[in-house]
Amino acid sequence: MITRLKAELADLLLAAVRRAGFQPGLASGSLPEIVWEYPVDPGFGDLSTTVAFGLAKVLRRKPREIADQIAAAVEIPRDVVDRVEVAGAGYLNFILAKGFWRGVVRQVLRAGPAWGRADIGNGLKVLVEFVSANPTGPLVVVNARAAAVGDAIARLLEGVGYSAYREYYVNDAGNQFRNLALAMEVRCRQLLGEDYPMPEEAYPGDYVIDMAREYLERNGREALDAPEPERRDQLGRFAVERILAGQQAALEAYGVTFDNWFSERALRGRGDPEQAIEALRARGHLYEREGALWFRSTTFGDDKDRVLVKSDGEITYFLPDIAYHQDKFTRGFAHAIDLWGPDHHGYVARMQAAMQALGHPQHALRILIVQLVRLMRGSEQVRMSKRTGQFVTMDELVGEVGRDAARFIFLTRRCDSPLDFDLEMAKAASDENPVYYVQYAHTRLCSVLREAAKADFAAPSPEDDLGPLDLPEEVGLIKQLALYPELVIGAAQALEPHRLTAYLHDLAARFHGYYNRRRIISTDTSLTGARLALVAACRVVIGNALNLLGVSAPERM
RNA sequence: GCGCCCGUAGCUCAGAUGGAUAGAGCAAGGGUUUCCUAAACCCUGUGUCGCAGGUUCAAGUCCUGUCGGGCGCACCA
Repeated sequence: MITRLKAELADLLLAAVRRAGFQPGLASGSLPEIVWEYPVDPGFGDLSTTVAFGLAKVLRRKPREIADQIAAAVEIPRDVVDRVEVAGAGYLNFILAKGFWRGVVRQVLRAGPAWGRADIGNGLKVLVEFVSANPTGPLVVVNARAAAVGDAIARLLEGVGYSAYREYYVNDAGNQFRNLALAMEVRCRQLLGEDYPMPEEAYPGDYVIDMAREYLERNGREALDAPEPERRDQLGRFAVERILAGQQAALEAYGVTFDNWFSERALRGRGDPEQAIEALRARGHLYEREGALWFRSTTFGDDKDRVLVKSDGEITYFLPDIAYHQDKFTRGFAHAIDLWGPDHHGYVARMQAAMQALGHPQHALRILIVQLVRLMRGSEQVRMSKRTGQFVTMDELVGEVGRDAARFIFLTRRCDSPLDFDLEMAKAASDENPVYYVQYAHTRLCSVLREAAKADFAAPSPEDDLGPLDLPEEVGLIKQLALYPELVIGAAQALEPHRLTAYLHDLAARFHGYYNRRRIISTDTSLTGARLALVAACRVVIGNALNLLGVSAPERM
């Protein structure tokens, strides 16, 4: 509703500009664009614009004078705008009527869970691919971060009207797979007492031993006597299946469910990589050199051209990846969003080049880099090393700090910024913990409403008389609630869920302060009724926002 | 060497479209509970926004250069 108000006021301002006779002085008689901002200082009003500065430049007059003239000429809707002031060097500050803010409370109560929802997505299908860890071991801490971010982005997109689809790409083919299968075979043979050294490229983790044992128990040793390609294949598939089941269980315990686990093996089996080659060839983006087949990615801004088929006839990893991304679009997704680890940073340009080469718009594929997580215990870093097999798994992390804390903390930073995750803080049931700070605000809001019901106050409703809401801090709270829908849209467009955690913290802080200073339930029934409506509205927004992050909003703690 | 990202308070980081005095959390110290959950609140400080130029009425934000840190630069995955 504030968006509509801004548009309305912009029209009135432009009319004023015209009436004040500025238009003839403007190039081609065009009117300026009205840009609104929300002043931090309440003394500068509720909405502010700097049009006068822009006009000053073209008209070669002082911005202050221009602002004065516009202010004098503008016809303001009295029911919504209390007054317009010119301040500073030429700001036009609008002070909105209290009634406008009270109307926001009504709107929030009326909308409930729908407050902050939008339909800018028009139902377009968006595929969000995230986590996609190699099926060679359990998920680790950084995967938990990717899972939190990816799921929150999907939720955000759903919140603004896209149809989001969560997908996990399973690298069950290629070298990673071969190395896993190799490790399985070696472990099986070792378990059977054969003297078999562990090759360099095989996976050393202990969990492979467990899987090998299980495999032998089920299938017996004969399975190892099968001829080479089948033997490894069978071992590898067994291991992948087991590992994926474990990853899936970890993700579900974390509250993340994928719509699809996309198999690279299946993709290769269908011949998609070959089709990708044909598609690129048909568009003239391939050439042969020194026995290899190259993709001219430099056409689309990549540093150098890339090999798709090596001179020995083997395909590179890049090719099935192109085929996979192409498949996303042929499946009807309008947009694809990838979350990659920092080690894949260098692939961004070439993948985007490939999609452009296949005729997709430049922004059809968006790739985000999820930076690493440094686990801390207080001020000490928890050392991890893949080589020695010492790493903290996602299960361990979630088991130790809980899923709400983990998810929320992962969402407090932009995803391309490295994150220090302090286990002590994440576990603390105290004021150091940002998660509980916000959740506790929600709990408090619920608690107040419960108490009010006990004291026989009617449940808050949009029809309540909100006149008594007059305090600056009450208006401040309402303003925050009013901004929420715009915030959600901005966060969704920028794919930045961390804006929501920051917002939540701010809203929670305002409420905690209000709660401590003011009595909500009192003997003044009309005041109580109005404040309860505000409380109910705050609860709606905090609940909605937490929901968008995939963090629970407890009624009791 | 080339490309990308980052450099904001003691630490970890926010700062939407350039706008009015740059914000949180943590850490440190002090205070608040006859009353709706103290997992809360209130008070007390710090900043040449890496540096230097430039664009602009206005730059933490945009441009160029520079220094420092991270990452990427395979006919690997």
